[in-house]
Amino acid sequence: MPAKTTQTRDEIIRAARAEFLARGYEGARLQNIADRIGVTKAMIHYYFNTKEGLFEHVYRQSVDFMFRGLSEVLKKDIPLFKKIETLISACSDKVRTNPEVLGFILAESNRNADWLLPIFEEHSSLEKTPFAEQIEEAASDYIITSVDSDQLLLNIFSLCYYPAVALPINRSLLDGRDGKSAEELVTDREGIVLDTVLNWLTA
Amino acid sequence: MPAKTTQTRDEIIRAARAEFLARGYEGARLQNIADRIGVTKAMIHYYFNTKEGLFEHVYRQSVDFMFRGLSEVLKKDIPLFKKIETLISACSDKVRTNPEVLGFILAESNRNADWLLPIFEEHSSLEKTPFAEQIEEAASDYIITSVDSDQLLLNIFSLCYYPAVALPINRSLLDGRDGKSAEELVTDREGIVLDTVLNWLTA
DNA sequence: GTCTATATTGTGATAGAC
DNA sequence: GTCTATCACAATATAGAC
Repeated sequence: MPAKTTQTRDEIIRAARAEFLARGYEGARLQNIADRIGVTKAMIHYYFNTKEGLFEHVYRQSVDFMFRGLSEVLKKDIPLFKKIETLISACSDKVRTNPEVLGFILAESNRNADWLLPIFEEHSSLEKTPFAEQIEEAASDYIITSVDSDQLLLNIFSLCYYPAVALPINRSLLDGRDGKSAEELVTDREGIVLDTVLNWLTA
Repeated sequence: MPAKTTQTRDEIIRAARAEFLARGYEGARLQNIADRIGVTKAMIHYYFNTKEGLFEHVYRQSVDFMFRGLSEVLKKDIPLFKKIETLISACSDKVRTNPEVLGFILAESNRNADWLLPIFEEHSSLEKTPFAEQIEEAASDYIITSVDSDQLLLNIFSLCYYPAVALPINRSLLDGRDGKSAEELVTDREGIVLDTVLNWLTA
């Protein structure tokens, strides 16, 4: 495609992402998206026929971004503790660089729109088996205590992701005038998460 | 108020909660709420003047439910480990009995509706100081390692709350045909959360 | 490819009978 | 207190000129 052709389309996508992430599918307005980049609504229908079509594009990008690379980490041929560290680092990076994406995905997943589930599944497969085997092996070698690998993953995701997802409510809940802000709490968490997870495994 | 008077009103609230929790403020339809209990939209406007008014009622209830009692636990005069156990138990109970409420609150908080923040703050204050002092004391007595009490709270909330909030996406991510379902993973987590947190403190 | 103008449908809200 | 009928408007979508 020629450069000029894709420019407006790309701008629409960028603007749509901002609007959808901020207000969700139902709350987003095509007029707002058009206004953000100074074109008319008609342009949106020209490039993407429907609101749903435009949303689907943004949603795909978001799910893809959120889970891209995680399976590769789980499959990697490296020592267990190193793998866990890499995984935590990858997850932390995602929410640090784009804190709003996961909240967007979760909000849209809670709303039961049947057409979203297939799209999600298409972009989000996690190949857990190699990791599960590695966990079992380490447990039988008494390197770690015996744990359910799904629960371990859930612990990691929880510790990495929740602070970002809950940022707006944590601003009210955890902000004291003396302590750090909710934002600051999130920034320096990677080490804490690693500590928490590893101490659990080696108890 | 006479019993008969409040009945329809209560039914509306119940139906509205179901609709709002499932679809969010923007996605909810007054028509659907009315249909759920076999009355007309006019009744909703009779009891609550606007959609916003009805929503506010449901939102208040939800925030109140989610944070009710937590400050009391943090202030309680009991040993630190017992207090942590009680807190985890309280948080776990909330998401076990009403798994959709927190996701609802988070989704609505991400959408930046300015009129929601004051309502949230009105119902959600956490009195952290007594807990923070208890943490510091235990650390200076070498009972636990020195940790930021906000980060400890964040760890607890993360481990208790994230699995519930992410339930819809975990159904796709963590369900293998061999292992437990995402729902089952959540059910038996209370012990794991306690273990994880305590091991971190006593590393 | 971009615009203006208009069609079409949804939905929140009101008026008024019973 | 509950209903029917209707308003008013907002938002998606389309038609057609340039």
